[in-house]
Amino acid sequence: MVRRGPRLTTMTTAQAGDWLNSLAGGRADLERASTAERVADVLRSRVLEGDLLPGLKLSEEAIGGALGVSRNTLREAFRLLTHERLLVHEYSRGVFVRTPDVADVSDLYVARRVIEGGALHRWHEATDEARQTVRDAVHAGVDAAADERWVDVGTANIRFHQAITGLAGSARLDEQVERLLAELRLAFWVMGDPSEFYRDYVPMNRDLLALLDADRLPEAEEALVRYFDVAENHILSRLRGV
Amino acid sequence: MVRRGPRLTTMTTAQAGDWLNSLAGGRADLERASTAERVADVLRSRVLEGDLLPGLKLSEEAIGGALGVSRNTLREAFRLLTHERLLVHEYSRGVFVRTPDVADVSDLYVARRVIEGGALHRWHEATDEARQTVRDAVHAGVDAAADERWVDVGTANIRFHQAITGLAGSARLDEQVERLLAELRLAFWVMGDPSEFYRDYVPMNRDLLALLDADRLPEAEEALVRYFDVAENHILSRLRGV
DNA sequence: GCATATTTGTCCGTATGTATA
DNA sequence: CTATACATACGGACAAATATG
Repeated sequence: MVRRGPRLTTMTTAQAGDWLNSLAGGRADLERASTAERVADVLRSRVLEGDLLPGLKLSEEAIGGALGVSRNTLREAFRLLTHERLLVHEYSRGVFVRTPDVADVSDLYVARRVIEGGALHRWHEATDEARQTVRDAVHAGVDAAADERWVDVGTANIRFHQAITGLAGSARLDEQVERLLAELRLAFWVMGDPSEFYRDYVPMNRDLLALLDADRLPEAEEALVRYFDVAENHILSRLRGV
Repeated sequence: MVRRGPRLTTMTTAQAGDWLNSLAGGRADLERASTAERVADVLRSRVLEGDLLPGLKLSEEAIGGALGVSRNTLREAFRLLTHERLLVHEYSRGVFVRTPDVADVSDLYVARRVIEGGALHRWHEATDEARQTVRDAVHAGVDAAADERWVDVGTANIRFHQAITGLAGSARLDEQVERLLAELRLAFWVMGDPSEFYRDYVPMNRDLLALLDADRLPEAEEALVRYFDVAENHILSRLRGV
């Protein structure tokens, strides 16, 4: 229950622990995550933020040395992220940041259509809280777009789709969509700067919400289908074009 | 590319390798899976077949010794299965076969309603092949029920729901549903012998297929919803009752 | 409540196999 | 083809946490 003070086992171990604890943010004391999971958290952020671009090879020795953890621990972290499809593991060649291709993006959008569509279908069965979360995300996007804060627009768009998934009220579904969206962020880094990418979707989200609040669920579902068609084509054309 | 003859490194290593290769079936030469993945395959089967029941603690030393792999490799396998929610990892206490509770089962059924419902909704967009797979699964269940082969009835029911998911044509969705169904099998072992559990669902699946082939998709979707309600209550009552 | 035994968490060294320059 | 670099996997070590008597 502790893991509080510095563990004075050996120099290297103690230093590595401190360094990792600082990276884990302020929640170090509350975290019971293993070293491997904290390493995975660090690497996941680096990949999703675009610091580690698709195709990059992650050398066990280099990364392990930089993070001050042993290769065994690092391999556990690699395995976690490979399972999340953020890294690929080539036998005897090492691990690389995944490079999603056209087929991956199409598959991701099929999965999103099914899950988010199925979740939206439960709009009337959802809790008031879950419905309000959808509204909040849409409004956050509209406000951010008005101020041309494009990063926030992107964040709000992701929150919007997570909120739609949240209508179903299943933790597993939420997690699965989070994975799908994380994988999609990889595809964004393949095609370059995604800063203004989400701009066109703000009015679509707003219109979709208006349909929901007007109690026109079937039309809202059609609007969601249209959104996916537009977004998928948008990404695919840029993936193929560049 | 080889991994053919016995590796004469040390006695224990060579024996362990052979033992695991034999367990991998005849595909040993074609398989590029790591040792950890093969160990995970073995343990996954044991858990899903009910040889390792929920709540059981998996000792690193005991399992590692029995399978002839090192603790490090075994821990990688544990990590994989924990990610699949088949095992739980309690810090400094070890890994255990997961014991799904009532909340887990409810969550699983919400997720299944969304995903399978969303996939069924795409019946008309699916390929002929995917639709035929659904029909085949239903017929296999009907035949098995006629012969009172209850294990086969259960297998066919699972195949039926995987086939419905397959209508969407997304590999990611297929994998996610496979995970959900595997987790559900854990719940079955909590409540005891699942041999005749699926019997009542055979006519429901048959009726659902009849609606699909009669081009009455909305009614088929309602039938699927009813199936989930019945099945969830069936499991939950037995989970609570025992 | 305490002392001890067991088990886990983490790291390191090393032998072997594989891919690539 | 050889040499080099690196991944795979094992075994051992020790601290920390937990379980046991």
